[in-house]
Amino acid sequence: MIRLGKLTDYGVGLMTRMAQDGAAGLTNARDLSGRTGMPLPTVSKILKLLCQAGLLESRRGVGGGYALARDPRQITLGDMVDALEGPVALTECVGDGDCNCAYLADCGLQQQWNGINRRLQETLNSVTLAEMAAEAACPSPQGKGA
Amino acid sequence: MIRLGKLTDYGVGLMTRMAQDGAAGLTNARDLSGRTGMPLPTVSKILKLLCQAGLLESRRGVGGGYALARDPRQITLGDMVDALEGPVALTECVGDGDCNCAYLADCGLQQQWNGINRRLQETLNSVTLAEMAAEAACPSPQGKGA
DNA sequence: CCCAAACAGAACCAATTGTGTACTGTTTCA
DNA sequence: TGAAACAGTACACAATTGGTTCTGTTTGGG
Repeated sequence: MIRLGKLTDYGVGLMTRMAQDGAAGLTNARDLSGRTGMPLPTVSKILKLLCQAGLLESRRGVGGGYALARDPRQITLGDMVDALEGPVALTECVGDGDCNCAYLADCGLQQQWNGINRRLQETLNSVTLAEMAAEAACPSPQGKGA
Repeated sequence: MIRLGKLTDYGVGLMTRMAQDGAAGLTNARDLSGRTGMPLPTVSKILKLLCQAGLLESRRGVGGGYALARDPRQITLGDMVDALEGPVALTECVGDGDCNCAYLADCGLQQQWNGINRRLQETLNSVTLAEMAAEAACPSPQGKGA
């Protein structure tokens, strides 16, 4: 099915929301939880991961919260997926120098998988958070349906 | 992590092997199991799925087996992934006209997800089984390592 | 000085999914 | 008629993921 995890989906939604609010705004997890309907612990978990990846900056203590660490134009979908799912790796072959497939030892497909994997990464990196947020703000000039 | 299922990985390996054997060859599951080391039931399962998707043709009874249904140049990686994993759908938003996200109702990201999803599909469809098999045959002119 | 707000981190449980196996048909040929 | 081989279903086990809870740690205010 090649599906992203739900946390990733949610995370992108949260980031988009933050980008729309304005990059400078400091938002806390509870506020985002209230606005989106997601459970607070889940929001916390996601924001924490994004922060560890350097996409968000946090401020602790009373009045603290999270803010985008960079301009939305400098944050790509690939960055977010990477932060929430780990590095893209379509198969076990990808990445290392060795093909550790359980069967079909030395399957010979490593090069191809690596190439496909890289193209996938490029696709994800070519979309910025700013673009996501901008288009999301005006979904469709002719209505959201067809 | 964005990883393909193992069955998909195996399936592509099996198809590649069959393509290298020559498109006309009729191979049975037991033979492929023996040559690759995969358990027979697993091989059977994979071949069946590929057959149902129309990528392989089967012949039952004594002397039966599987053969590629089309020329390897007419079979894409996208076809195989589709057969073994179902349609590519990065998020729940993808595909339908409605955004059924649990939270962030009407997240507004549907268009973007659909676009990214399509580009991913195009990437997978741009690689043919013939290419996979050809390059796999001569892994690397300068040795497989670095 | 103490308390509350808010992030940080770890551990944990439940549920879903994926993997692999087994069993029972059904078709074909000798 | 029997054996070879695919077809279909069902199932058990394992791994991953999703989501929660609890316990720190930092910060600001009364």
